[in-house]
Amino acid sequence: MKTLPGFRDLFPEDFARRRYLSGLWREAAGRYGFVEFDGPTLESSELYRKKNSGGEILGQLYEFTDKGDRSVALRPEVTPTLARMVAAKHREYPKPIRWFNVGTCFRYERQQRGRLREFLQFNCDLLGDATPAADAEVVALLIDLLRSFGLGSEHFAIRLSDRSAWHDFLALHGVESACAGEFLNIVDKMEKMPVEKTEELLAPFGIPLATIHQFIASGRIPALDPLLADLEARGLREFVRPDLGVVRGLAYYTGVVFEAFALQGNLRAIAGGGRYDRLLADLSDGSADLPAVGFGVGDAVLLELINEIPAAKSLEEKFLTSVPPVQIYLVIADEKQRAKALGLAQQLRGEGWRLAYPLGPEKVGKQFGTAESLGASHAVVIGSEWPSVTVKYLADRMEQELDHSALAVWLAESKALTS
RNA sequence: GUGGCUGUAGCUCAAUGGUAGAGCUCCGGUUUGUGGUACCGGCUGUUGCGGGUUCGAGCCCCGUCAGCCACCCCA
Repeated sequence: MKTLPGFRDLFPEDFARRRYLSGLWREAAGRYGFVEFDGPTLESSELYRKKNSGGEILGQLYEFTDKGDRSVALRPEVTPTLARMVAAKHREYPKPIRWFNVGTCFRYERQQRGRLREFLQFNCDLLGDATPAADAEVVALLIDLLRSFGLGSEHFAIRLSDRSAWHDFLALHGVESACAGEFLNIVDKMEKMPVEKTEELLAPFGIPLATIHQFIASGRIPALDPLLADLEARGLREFVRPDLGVVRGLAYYTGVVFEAFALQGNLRAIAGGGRYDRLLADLSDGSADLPAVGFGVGDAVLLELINEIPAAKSLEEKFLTSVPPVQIYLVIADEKQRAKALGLAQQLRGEGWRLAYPLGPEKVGKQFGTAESLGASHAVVIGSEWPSVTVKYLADRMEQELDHSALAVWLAESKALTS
């Protein structure tokens, strides 16, 4: 039996990496005053099918009928859930609302490197503020987050755009705003389509391709000026690049949109997000009307990226070795003292130490080897000298004999020293 | 969903169509109270799965599943 395609078993070493990721996610969110929430993994599929929600994501929905004959779907993202939750109780929270989530999401699509069917996503959303200051706060959080993994401006950049710039552009050329969605879809894919094909698709709009290229090349997105000024003030300007070519696939984005991408290698977008000022109103049939901006980061791409960038990898390595499975290993040198060792083990565990010992008779040399491989910093030898025991610092092989009653205090002090 | 490449031990990989191997890992040992090195020994395979061609298939052919890559799109 193997896992289903796109799903993963998380062995302890994999789970340790996950702990590293989610730990930094939570810390970054915390620094910006965001609080954690979660919602159901399974939702009524109506949540995603309702107008304005998904777009292309609908084709990747894990959808089925449950035993109560309800049409349900595993969440492909958490934004609709968040929107529903906030819409339901937003009066109980002061604005702006800063919420984040670390949760599993599912998308039925062909798996590839950095893209799975089940993945962990970090989602950050700021609701109740429609100003560029809110956009900046969220973008800054994303930059900070990526930097905390050891990534710098030489490793990633954030492409910034604004759908309103395109709406203005269309208005200027006399295109009805109702057609904007279709038009943006073409722009989104323009980079990868043959020129003739693009021209053919653009024909109905009466705007020459050259004009569009000129517009993108101009790089002028006046709507982004306040956001850029804000980021400049934070010293984060170098991480962002205005780029009208970014439009993004999700249908609910209304203004600023952005995506973080790796500068080296051929990985996909690391993170993506934008402003969705109408989603709450749409999902609540107008009962709640809050502007919102947010982004999501997936674990699969980030893990790949860390593997590729030495600086990020060594930072991760440092974390992984800093939390070894055990701190103290009891070496039972004399089986007659096993009962004493058990008592000592429980006492030290009671003090909060992560501790292990051999479950049966084993040669002392082997026990030291085990202590080493488990990452213990100390070995405590219990033998015929009892009530004296020997504590040994595995790192420098220094050891010291002391009475077992003094051990707890000695260890506590050594902990203070090392940390 | 489309196309290309790949599939051999837990991992990395060998094996002109002729009896499936190595390194690493893991486990045990090097005579019994001190450690990542060294030495010795041991375990593991329906060669992804199912058909076909052949005296004989890990190798050739077909199918299928899975993985990788490129599209599509996204985290």
